Amino acid sequence: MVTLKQLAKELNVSISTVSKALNNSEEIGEETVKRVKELAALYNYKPNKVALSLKQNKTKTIGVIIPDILNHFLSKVLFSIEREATKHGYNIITCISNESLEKEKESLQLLANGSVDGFILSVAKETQVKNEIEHFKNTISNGLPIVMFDRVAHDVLCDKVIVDDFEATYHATKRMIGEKRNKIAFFSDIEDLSVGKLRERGYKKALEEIGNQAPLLLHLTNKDDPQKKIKQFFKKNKGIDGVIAADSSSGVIAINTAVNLGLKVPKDISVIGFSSKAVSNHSIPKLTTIRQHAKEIGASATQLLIQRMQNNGDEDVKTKIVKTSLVQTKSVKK
Amino acid sequence: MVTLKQLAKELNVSISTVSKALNNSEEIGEETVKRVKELAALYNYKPNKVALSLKQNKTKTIGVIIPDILNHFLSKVLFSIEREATKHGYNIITCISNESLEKEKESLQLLANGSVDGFILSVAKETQVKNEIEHFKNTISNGLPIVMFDRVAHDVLCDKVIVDDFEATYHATKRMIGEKRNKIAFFSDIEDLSVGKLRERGYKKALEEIGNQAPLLLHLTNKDDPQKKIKQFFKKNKGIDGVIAADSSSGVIAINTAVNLGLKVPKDISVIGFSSKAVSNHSIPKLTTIRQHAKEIGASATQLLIQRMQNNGDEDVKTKIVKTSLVQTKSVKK
DNA sequence: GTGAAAGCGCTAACAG
DNA sequence: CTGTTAGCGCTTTCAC
Repeated sequence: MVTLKQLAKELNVSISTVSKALNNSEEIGEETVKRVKELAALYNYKPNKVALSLKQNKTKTIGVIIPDILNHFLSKVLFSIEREATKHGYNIITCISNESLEKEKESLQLLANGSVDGFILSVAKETQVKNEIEHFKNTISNGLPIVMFDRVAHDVLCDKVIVDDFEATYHATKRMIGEKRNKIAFFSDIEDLSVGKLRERGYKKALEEIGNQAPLLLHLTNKDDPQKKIKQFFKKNKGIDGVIAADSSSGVIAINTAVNLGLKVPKDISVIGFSSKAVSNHSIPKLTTIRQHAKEIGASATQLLIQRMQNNGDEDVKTKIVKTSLVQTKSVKK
Repeated sequence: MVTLKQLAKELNVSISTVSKALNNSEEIGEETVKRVKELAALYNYKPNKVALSLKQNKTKTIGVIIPDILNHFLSKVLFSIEREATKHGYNIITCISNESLEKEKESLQLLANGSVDGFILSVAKETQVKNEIEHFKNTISNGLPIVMFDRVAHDVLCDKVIVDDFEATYHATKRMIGEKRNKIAFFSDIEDLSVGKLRERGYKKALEEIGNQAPLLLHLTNKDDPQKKIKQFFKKNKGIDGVIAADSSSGVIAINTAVNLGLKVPKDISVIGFSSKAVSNHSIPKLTTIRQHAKEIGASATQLLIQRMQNNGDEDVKTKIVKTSLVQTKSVKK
């Protein structure tokens, strides 16, 4: 990489002249500016990012900590963060906590050494289960702002972007009740997560309101064979005529299993899940899905963080709620 | 963030003494080392990463450029790169080219200003279609090594990690021929990619060898409704008794569609696809899959890059082939 | 108009 | 054993 020094030497001018010329300072003579710029272009000069960061005490880099990159929703948010960040001239350093508290702490620690100007993160499962928040608080009091999305730690004072999970399943369940479904089940492999709990609560609330249906829950773990579990569940609980799926996979598996068992969808059973468009194609009929608008979530989180960094953090914390929407297919009745 | 300067001041010693003490230099007195370390621990001192990078002229950061983060395989590789990098004390800066040549060039440019010590990337679709490689060559001649994985530009001299795509579909097709399948189709939504072409070639080669089956291709685009297209294809081409799917979705859709049309799997038709474990659950029976060992690919790529960076790049370029393996389920005959 | 010098935080060669 | 100094690449204030 070419440096100012080298350019200066070759042009027989001082380093500061070159610097100023390249930064369009009014101080430098037209002719000199031209000579400097030409040589810089020739050598494809780029100001060294590291030196700039050191000088200006900011890196224009955002640390992003994601619990699970294989989760379609989370990686979609990551995509959107990257896009928005790039748009504003920021890079992102990605760490994957893999749902582990330890790794989350490490990542936070590791990047809090001047590598990044702030963080966007979604809280790891283990962190939520153990309800640890010290590491977040420390980071913030160290001057590094955090924006949390989706899975948030409510007791940490920072900007947040969340989904209306409760409302989403509440309305989905109500919708099925409106279809005169009498035995609506709830499938979830995320019962430990804050969002999983909210979704379950929305479902339960809707059932409570009508009063004549007991909740019917199936909790899956990632050790289970989901097809097997779901099939067993259908067999054990005869007459299920509705399924709300809190995660991205069990909705399509529910439809496929129902069909396999000879049920007609949506005549005999309705299914709604939290999947993406791609996954909704994995059943016939396609799965009716609750869309979380990952794109908007990522963009909002990024904007909130950049705003806060530019205002030196003195601002009230905000929580933005991104509303879900229901994309209806033939897996529910009209 | 605390700096050496502040510690030095508070301890009434020089900056270099503090630095040496913290770096366990033999030069410094036991007592001083202790005092310094205690204060450093108290203030949670961390050497400023940016200053270190500037001083040592390396950032311990790897730039990763991924064409599509929603692609399960690619994000799995990303996961594995992050893991391996972290293990060796490297961070990763992620850019998503979104299959665009322009964005790929930009990312390369943007990070070639001292932000990273090298790159790991998979080539964008547009880049492969237009067969552009100048930007890669420039980067490398600028002293920044590149390791390519999966989708590689063969004409660029650099380390590569690839999958035996040709072999994989060749053997999968042969396997179906062994099942006495007489009308084996090939589904793909990645015909433009180098790997898509190789997979198609493997399929065709196997058919050629037996000589009595013409290739039967269905090319999907992301504008298509894959369910509709596949259903139409089945109806138009009666008697399809085998499907090889080159992408991650069309395999499960093929099974679901076949079942929907009244076929028995695997009695009437066999299906093999390039999916992940999670997606293979989205059909009944589960999809037989060709696994690409994303984990190993990411780890190998990272190791190759780190090795090259440590040897200052003077080494012959290597190409590592990671063999796929077939995970067999009931979507094919025993 | 141009250049010298200081300083961002750190390491390391050299001096004492 | 400890301190001084230079320098990584850059911006910016202040002299000339």
